Amino acid sequence: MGRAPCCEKLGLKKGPWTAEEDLILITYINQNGHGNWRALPKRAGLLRCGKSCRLRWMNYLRPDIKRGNFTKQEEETIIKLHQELGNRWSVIAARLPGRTDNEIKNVWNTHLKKRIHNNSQPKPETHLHAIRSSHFRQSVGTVSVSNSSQHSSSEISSLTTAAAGLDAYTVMDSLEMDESFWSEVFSGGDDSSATSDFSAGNSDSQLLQFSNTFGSGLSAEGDTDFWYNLFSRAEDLLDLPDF
DNA sequence: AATCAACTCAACCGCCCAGAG
DNA sequence: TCTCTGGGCGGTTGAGTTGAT
Repeated sequence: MGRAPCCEKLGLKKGPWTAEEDLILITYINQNGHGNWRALPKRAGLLRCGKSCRLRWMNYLRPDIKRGNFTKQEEETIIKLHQELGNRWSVIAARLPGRTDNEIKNVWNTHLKKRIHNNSQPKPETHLHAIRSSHFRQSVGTVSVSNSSQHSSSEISSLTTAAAGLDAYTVMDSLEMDESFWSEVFSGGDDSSATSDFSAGNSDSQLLQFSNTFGSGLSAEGDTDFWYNLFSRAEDLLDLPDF
């Protein structure tokens, strides 16, 4: 007997997540927790499969995710753990705080496997991530996080994503923000309004509030200023207590 | 400047497992 | 014990990006 699909496929959206969808998902989870993933999209007002929501949250939106380049130490850890455990990415990810199984899997498949296969040492600064990070610094300007102990996690490597809105979270995650930051993001500094019942019905105003808080709005055009403002604002919040 | 190939990584798919009834 | 359901995992895909020519 075939297994029933995880959710009703008809009418559900697929493909890349928009900034608005991200916002809806984050807001809902921050307010209610994820609970039942299958029921979450309906309750949150998202036209997505529960699995898709879970994946998006786990791999990208969770505040404790560390984004940016893998350090040499992390890469060595992955290689070592892979020798011991094989392709058990979730187990490996559990040993690398802030890294997701998907991310580790990608790094392994794109970099480490080849490196092992070629049995050669990586050349410093020839690493594609480093190249792209410097690309970003050149195009947007120097943006550094002084309290980051690991150089690679202070570098923003993925500002090339088509859906520009997604990278707000890249920036913010790299700053290891806590729930207080998210609360501020969603409330726009006014905690009287935004934490009330959130659904697709009022997501537009929430999104507007979100964008007004940080600058020029969530549009594909002129988003550099927006994300720069967002980044700057996030930097101001680094002193918040740990999540 | 245009084209093509290589690369990256977010997202999807399908299977497996554990727990509930 | 069996069936069903939801969560989680690993493999794979494909759109977007970058570098080479």
